[in-house]
Amino acid sequence: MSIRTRFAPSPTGYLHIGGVRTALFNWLFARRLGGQFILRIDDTDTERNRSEALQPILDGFRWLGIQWDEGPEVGGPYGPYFQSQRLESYKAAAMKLLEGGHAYPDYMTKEEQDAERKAAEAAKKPYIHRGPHRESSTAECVRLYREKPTTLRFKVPTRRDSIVEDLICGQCVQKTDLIGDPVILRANGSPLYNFASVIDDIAFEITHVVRAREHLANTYTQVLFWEALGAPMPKFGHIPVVNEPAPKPGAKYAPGVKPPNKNKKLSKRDMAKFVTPEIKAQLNAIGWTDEQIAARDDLNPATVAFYRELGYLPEGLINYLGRLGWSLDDKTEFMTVKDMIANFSLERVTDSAASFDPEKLYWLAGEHMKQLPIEQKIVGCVPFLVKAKLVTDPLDAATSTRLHRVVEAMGDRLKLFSDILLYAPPFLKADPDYHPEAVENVLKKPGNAELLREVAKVLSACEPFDTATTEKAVIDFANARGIKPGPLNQPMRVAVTGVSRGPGVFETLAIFGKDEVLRRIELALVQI
RNA sequence: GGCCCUGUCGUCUAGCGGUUAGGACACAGCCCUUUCAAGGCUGCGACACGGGUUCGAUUCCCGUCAGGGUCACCA
Repeated sequence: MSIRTRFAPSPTGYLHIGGVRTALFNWLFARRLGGQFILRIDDTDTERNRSEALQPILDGFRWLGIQWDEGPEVGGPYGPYFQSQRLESYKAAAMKLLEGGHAYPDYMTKEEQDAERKAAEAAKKPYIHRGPHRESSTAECVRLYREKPTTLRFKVPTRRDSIVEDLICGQCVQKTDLIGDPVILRANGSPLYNFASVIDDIAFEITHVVRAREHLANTYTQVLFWEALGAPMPKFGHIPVVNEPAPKPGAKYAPGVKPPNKNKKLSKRDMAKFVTPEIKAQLNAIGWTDEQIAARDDLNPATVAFYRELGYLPEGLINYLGRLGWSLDDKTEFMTVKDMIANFSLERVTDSAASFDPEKLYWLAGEHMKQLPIEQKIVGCVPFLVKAKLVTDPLDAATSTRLHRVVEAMGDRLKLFSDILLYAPPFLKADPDYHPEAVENVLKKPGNAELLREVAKVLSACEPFDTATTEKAVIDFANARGIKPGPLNQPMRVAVTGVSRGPGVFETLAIFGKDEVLRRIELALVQI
């Protein structure tokens, strides 16, 4: 039998990092074993415009390269894949349980039940709900329900254990006497999540239910559904949750802002607090205004959209999330999706919750960027340059050549696509913007003006005007003058680019070409 | 509160009775480079605590403590 896993998001309008990790494990597991990964949409309780709220989730998965074999937009033989379109099947299953003596109508109102619950709490006793008709005959229950439909409850068997065989947690046991009879159908006929989920898993022939640890407690109830329905039990894997980052030692937080808590589950709502001044500055630097940031409530470090907007490589995010709670061995950190698919196993998923570390994610994103062919780096960078109005898309031939050389010269300095804005602007503007600090600290240093004039002469004699030739010429010049060549680098860099940071200085000169370099040195001399 | 789950450097993790407790991120220093990255080297830094079992416990058992989850007509 083929392996079938699933991920069941609610259409919330954003794709949460923790959810992606769960989906990723499901996907990797299915791919590893040659099975199918299904996307099911849990939309029974949503008032919102579903397609609008669903789209960001599908976009996110597509961007990450997590393809679903069945589900929205791709369909599949077990459809529909929206719970809102499967309501009849839940009712039918509930009727089957009713007629099989596994369910009973419960006319107790919510208020009455709340009162019982409170009384139990006051008595410091667990509240285990058992409805009055629990002991009525099956025929009587069916008759009552037909006559006067109401809330339908599952009859939890007594005096035994509910056992969950979990691939990650091992065998987990709960006494059924501690499980209250759960509502499976509301009076209006709509199902509850815990029940609908099982009916779908049966209908979709899910073989492995891999989901967050917080569902483990639900599972004791759910396995009873599977039993009562006589359906084959899937295997379970309850993966530990993803927690908030640990606060940086010595980090300061604005008054009223709670620091992150590494013991707390990473949630989108709470993560809004991590749109710190630093994060905001990061977004500002790539062209987002404060108003735009405020308008995009999914633009925070708990969502996939955030990393996409900042130009993270999806491969880096996949690698990071895959390593969060799972490891291949004692040293492997860098992995391609292929590596992960070839090696993933639930046995090697950790037992304990892991806290999300944005810095390690950043590092891994950079490691993956190193591997990316230059043409693809350029493709990824262009949107950021367009947004910054430094280029227009499509690029003209001259800009395209220039950009290629800039990205090449940047080398490993490019970790995120948005990093292009840290280095490329001086190369794409007609004239250098001389940074006052650079002018002050470098150009105006005594003697540098004279040196620049001499270097200009040396450079003007270079033929061809490439990295090796200019470098040799400058070193020869320094040797002839009896000075060290190193100190000439910064004056040259600032003269030509206006800033004191950039790729190697001789690469920089080569990108501009002789005439432009000489012209820019003249401009620089005027600054002094 | 009941029940369930979890506890190795700040963080992610390796370990599955005998290891100088390994790797990675971060941090610090040095080298390279008078930029910034990358790279190389070095350092800092952990088995929550207390009992057992054992010749020997990070590892197995029990307890304590701590954290989390769940006890819904939410998903």
